[in-house]
Amino acid sequence: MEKMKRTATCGELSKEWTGREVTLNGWVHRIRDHGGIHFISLRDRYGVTQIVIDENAQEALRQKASELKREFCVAVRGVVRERPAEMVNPDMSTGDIEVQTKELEVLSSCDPLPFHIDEKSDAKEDLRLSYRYLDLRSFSMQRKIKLRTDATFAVREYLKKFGFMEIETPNLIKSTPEGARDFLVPSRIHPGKFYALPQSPQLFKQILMVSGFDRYFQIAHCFRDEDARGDRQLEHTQIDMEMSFVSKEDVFEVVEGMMSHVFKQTLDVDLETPFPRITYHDAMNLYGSDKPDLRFDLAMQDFASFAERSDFNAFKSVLQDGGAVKALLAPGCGNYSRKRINQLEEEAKIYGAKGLAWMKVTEHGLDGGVAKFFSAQAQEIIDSLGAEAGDLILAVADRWETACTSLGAVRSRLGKELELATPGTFRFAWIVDFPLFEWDEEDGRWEAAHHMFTMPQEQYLERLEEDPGSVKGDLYDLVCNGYELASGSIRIHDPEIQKRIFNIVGFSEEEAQRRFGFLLKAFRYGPPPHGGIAPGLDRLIMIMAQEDSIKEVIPFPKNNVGVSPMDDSPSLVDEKQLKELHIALDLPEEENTDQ
RNA sequence: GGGGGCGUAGCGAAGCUGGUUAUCGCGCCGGCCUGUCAAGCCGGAGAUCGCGGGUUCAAUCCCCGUCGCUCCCGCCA
Repeated sequence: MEKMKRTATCGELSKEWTGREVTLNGWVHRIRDHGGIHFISLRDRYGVTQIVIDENAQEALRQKASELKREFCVAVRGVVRERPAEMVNPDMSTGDIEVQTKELEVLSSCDPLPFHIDEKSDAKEDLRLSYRYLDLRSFSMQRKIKLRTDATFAVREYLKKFGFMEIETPNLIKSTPEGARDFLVPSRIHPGKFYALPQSPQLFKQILMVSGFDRYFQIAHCFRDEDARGDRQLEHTQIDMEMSFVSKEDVFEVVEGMMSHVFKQTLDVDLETPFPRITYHDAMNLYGSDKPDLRFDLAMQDFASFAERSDFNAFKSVLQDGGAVKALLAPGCGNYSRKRINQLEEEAKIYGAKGLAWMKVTEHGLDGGVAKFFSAQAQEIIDSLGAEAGDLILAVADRWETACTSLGAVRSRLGKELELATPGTFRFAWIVDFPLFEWDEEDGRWEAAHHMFTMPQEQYLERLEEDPGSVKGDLYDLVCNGYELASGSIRIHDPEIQKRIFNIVGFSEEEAQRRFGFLLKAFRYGPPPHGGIAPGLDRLIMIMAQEDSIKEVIPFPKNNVGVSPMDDSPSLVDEKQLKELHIALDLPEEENTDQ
């Protein structure tokens, strides 16, 4: 290798190199064999350079060239020469030169490929994951991984500049079962006991605040044993942050600055700051989501006042039961077929709506669907919604939350169908004033909407116990283009308030001590007021790369059922390993023989 | 736990209301070819139509079951 070590990359050669001898190392991207002359596109992660072996080459070299196959790893020594004007390839950054080969060495050969390594692979995801090393060779994947390292670097650069310390926290920690299901790791030294992998470094970063590291961050791996989604993996990466002596505005400022820096450095995009703030209630009410896609407006409107004056009993009875009626104006969709409207209705039903009412706006008023129930108010409705002939009005009546989310799903779908979002745009917003507690129907109790260490907003402190449902927390999400990008809060540092929260969610003193005792103990030693946030790195990169699955920006992701097709994890382990851990399997019968 | 979609050659797809040698593009193999850059031209190999069962004279197609993947609901403090 010494002799054939590269002196240039496949992306950097240009006319200025003309006449110089270079050695290139890379992979055979394409071969164009004309019999008498061979062209080889040699690829490395910096680019592609055309290698020529022509009639002047020695027979042995020509023979060697004719034996090359795609994706052989090779070294080439040759002279850079300018291409004749008519041979220049303007689509290639190195298109005005080529390398005339003097020596060619095959460093390793390559089996026939399972799929094409092209700009964008056409193989199915599962196959790509099985051969992830090949998939990652494509320029499109290389670009995304590069974006990821660049963005991560920009994060570190920014936070370092503002005095944040990058501190590692352990991956083997105590299981604190609340929230997501923990991944457990058995302890060999302590039979019957388990570590958990962190769902986030939450408790440790708060303890770091007690320790006085008043600005902390970590690019942290987090593990949650829940079902995966396009934007959710068993294992993901957070930009975990925590700060002392701050209010939420301070957190917002840091994150806005950080996002601006990252987008500028990597995409050369200027973000507008400060990001808009939207209350949870408004987000739900207007967009039917706590993570609205704000690249388009298409806001929902309240339809209750029309519903209650109509003859439409389906709507009126919902209102009498304290529900809500929401309407959405779908511009230019008045020509939608019954089938298409049904598809929208199905979308709404997934989120619990019982139906989707519709009527078309015509030059003469409202028509079709439920229009006949609203004929007396037709003009008023048209004016109020700002409707025009050719539009479609859609409405859902249900519990407020169901009405909002189901019609919100219709809104999202219309946004996609009508291509309302301009590609390459990024619309950030802070969602604020989340309720602190949620009522758990199943267990019949209040539970923390975020986590139990979230500070209630000050004005609610007095009636915490009286009306938990009305209490808003010092809680915030950062959303972008319809994704939740970050979630955070100001934490409780007052043991008295903490006790009251535990009390409301039905946590006994003993239970709190057993689970979080170490944190509560630390909080007896002068904890500073503090708060933080944790932007999801995978989702951030996904949005920046304009992908719609985080699997596209994670080097080695799991598939949707938690399997890594490349290394075939999870897998069975040796009896001996289990024995050492004092673990006996108790599998359902059929799965015993499963591999 | 539930719903939608998909499974046909190495890859991506087509295959009508069931009908005889299952089609196309890419790749692969062989040949030709001195300027290509998604090279071209000629020839060739390659398919238990995911798997099991059923209906039928006949199943890639219809039915039942099952496995795998994918998107979503639930779940994800």
